[in-house]
Amino acid sequence: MFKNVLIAEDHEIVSKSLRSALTDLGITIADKDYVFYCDDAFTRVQKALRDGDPYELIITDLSFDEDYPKQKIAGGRELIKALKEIQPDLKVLVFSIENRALIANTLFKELNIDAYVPKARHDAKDLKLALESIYKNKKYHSPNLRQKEEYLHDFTPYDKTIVSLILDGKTQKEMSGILKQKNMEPSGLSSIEKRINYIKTALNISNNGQLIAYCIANKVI
Amino acid sequence: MFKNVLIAEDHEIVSKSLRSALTDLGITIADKDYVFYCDDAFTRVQKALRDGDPYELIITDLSFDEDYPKQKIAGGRELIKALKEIQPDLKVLVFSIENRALIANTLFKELNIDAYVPKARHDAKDLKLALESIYKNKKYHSPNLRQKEEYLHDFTPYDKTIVSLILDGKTQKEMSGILKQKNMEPSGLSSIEKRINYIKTALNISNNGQLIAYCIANKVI
DNA sequence: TGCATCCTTACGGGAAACCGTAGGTTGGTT
DNA sequence: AACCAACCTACGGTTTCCCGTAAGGATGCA
Repeated sequence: MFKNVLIAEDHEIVSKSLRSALTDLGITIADKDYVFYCDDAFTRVQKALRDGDPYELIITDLSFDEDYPKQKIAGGRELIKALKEIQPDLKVLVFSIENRALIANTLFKELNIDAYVPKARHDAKDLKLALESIYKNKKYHSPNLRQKEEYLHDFTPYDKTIVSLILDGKTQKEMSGILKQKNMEPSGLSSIEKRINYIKTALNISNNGQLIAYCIANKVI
Repeated sequence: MFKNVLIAEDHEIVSKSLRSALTDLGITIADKDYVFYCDDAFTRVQKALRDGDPYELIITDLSFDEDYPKQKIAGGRELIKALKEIQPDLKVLVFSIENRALIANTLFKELNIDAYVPKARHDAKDLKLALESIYKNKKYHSPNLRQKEEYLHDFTPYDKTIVSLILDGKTQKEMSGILKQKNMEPSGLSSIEKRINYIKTALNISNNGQLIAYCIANKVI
């Protein structure tokens, strides 16, 4: 089983419980092996790497509460991205309250994580299975993820930009100018109109309010 | 210190940790004293009451994941309300990921809870303080609540109806008709226009998308 | 009763969004 | 070179939204 594991989790209660769960599995978690801030996690990994005793696995949450002094790395996503740059072979297990399959899949795809376990009713058992899987170099998708939701529309980066601009309170005409500035194509007012209309049709909704609600609910932005 | 405490928390990891934290404080948590479903919590309290050995305190989460078979009591709010009806003197400590002061205050006001502790960096210590406070019959507001946010605008039931209608994709003209049907005043198209505009000005935003985003972020609807 | 104030509503002009059409560009095929 | 398909964009008409003005109604007070 793993020897060097780091836990990045800002909720004390959860962190504590994770430690005892890992101890039960025969993994020793020293005081230096759990942190409450992303920045600390990064530092620890960096140091372990330099000391020639790198971590094999990090277990991390996705959302971290803000705190002062302001942290450089704000959340789990950014942390994983940063870690993969300095230690590409570091395994990553994400342990988060978020239980939408889509979110998890994105992480597997974009950040190449190794396991995703949602905090849920039987997460202790789930966690155990995940650890065993990734120890054998196998990815682990928790069965507790809410699979059903299917995307009616795949938001492209272009779409996301448009939605963000709506959120900024821009008019379509203003968007056209902004997209031209950014050299994003297409930037014609007409194209923007049509794209928004296309998305709404795909999602079967009729106004911007619903569009925003949908995007927020599905963490599109 | 408390003798009879019930824990309602659907995340196994958190539940486990809560138990050990309470044990550390000298509170015994038997297997019958923690549950993963609201319905079970209600049953336990009911039974304990009937057996003449009622609980003194319940520690409960707010949001519970859905599960099958479908539960009658869906969340912490409903649970607390139901419990207060059968045992008004039962003390309630809410332990939730939600850290907005406004949400907590509403619970103190409307459901007369005794303590609110957000899951956060130092929640173990926070929990301890809370338990000590309510044991002395004192309400406990966690200092970790995000206090700053002040409402720029208080959404009246009328406002909420309008926002809901926007979310339903209705036009303002349709809203006028619907409000007339519901006998809600004012129902004139002009009044609706002005109200929406007033809210937007108050929130310093310029389109419906932002309005919806604000309402979702602040759980107005 | 008369007057002031507040609220609701109707109306109208202008801006933005919606929607179809048609012209233009690009890139690939024959 | 001719053709075609896919895409972007400009344009115009309609609807919806935005916003100011003003008329009508209710209330309170002198």
